[in-house]
Amino acid sequence: MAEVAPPARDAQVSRLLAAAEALFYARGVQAVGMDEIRAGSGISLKRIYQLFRTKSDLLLAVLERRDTRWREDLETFVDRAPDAERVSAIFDWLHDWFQAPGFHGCAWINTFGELGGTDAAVVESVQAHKRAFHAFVTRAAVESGYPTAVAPALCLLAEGAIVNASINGDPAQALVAKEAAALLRSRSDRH
Amino acid sequence: MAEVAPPARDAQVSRLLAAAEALFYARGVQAVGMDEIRAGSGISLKRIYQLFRTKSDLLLAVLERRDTRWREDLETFVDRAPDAERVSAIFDWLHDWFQAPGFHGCAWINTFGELGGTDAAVVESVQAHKRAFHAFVTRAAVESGYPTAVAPALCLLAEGAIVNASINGDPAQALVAKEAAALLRSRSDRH
DNA sequence: CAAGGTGGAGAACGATCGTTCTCTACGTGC
DNA sequence: GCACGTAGAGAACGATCGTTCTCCACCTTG
Repeated sequence: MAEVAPPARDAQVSRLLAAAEALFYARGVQAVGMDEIRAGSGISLKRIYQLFRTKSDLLLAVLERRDTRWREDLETFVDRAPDAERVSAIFDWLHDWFQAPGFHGCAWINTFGELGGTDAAVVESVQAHKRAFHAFVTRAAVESGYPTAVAPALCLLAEGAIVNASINGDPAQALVAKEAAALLRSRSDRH
Repeated sequence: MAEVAPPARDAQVSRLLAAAEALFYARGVQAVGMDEIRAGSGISLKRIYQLFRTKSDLLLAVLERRDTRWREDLETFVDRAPDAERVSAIFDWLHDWFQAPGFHGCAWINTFGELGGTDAAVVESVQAHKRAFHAFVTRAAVESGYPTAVAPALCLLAEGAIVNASINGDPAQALVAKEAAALLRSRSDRH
């Protein structure tokens, strides 16, 4: 018997996911070998395969953990802003994120690009993240006084900013999106 | 001597690039083996490696060929529209593209997601494509009577539409972008 | 101490992949 | 006919990778 105490197990899972996330995000999934994840996390291969059945399972757990953290960070930041400025706050947060060291685009878009054609579970995970993100943008849009009908366009601006910022290495794409969003609001104000 | 006649060589290169493009686009670069490209193109491995030094070189040629064709198709379509409707025409063209069988997102965004962290030549190729695409959007914006300052926002809408359409499988994202673009124009008119 | 379960280090396995090589056949120029 | 360069088919090579296995040290419980 003598099962490992759950807290110790959780700490190992956490270290493992953190190391795998950093490696996957920086270089892609297929470019990172399990042995590198072992070296980065300090968890032996044997233990890794006790915690996750396959590399693919590990990847899904990494995506889920990142989704939780990423959206918590975003929502915490945005919810501190007054209602009317919440959409602006989203783009301010993106602007900060684009400037963070090691920024390399959207982990879900990247993973979708790499494995979207072959791994159905990855596709579902990416879709779930985008659904949740867009739902939050829509909520913020309503709180900021946008008509609901404009929310999808704000999502486009956000996704476009993420893509362009990572490909061009240009954080200011967030400000372009922010200004366009403001234009969309003042226009729809008149109705 | 007896070198292969250039026309024959060109035909082989063309078949090779077409087969590689279809496979890479559908399933990703790393998921496709060189032997599959051989089977798909009917060109022997030996000949493939005479035409391209490495798989990476082949990929770059595929991206370049696709860039030329993709932008030619877009520009041909858009330039048929009256000046004032060229931006709308861009989104109409995207809408058609999103509905084409086998649509799987932007080949450059996908490749960037897969190899952007490890292959500098790929990054450069993707950046070049996006630069050219955004330059065309800017030209169309000016022709359509948008102030130049709004053009970057139109690029965001286009990129966002491509990303969302591929992840959600929702071609209508192009229409969302088209409407938002129209709003941006009517709003910026007042300045 | 004894027994047994647990985990670490790393070798081993089996598969796959990019790339090259071998062998053979064919067409061309002298 | 003969030498030569070329190409096709596919085996072979060397590396890498995901996954499992071996061996041993350690800890716990009685």
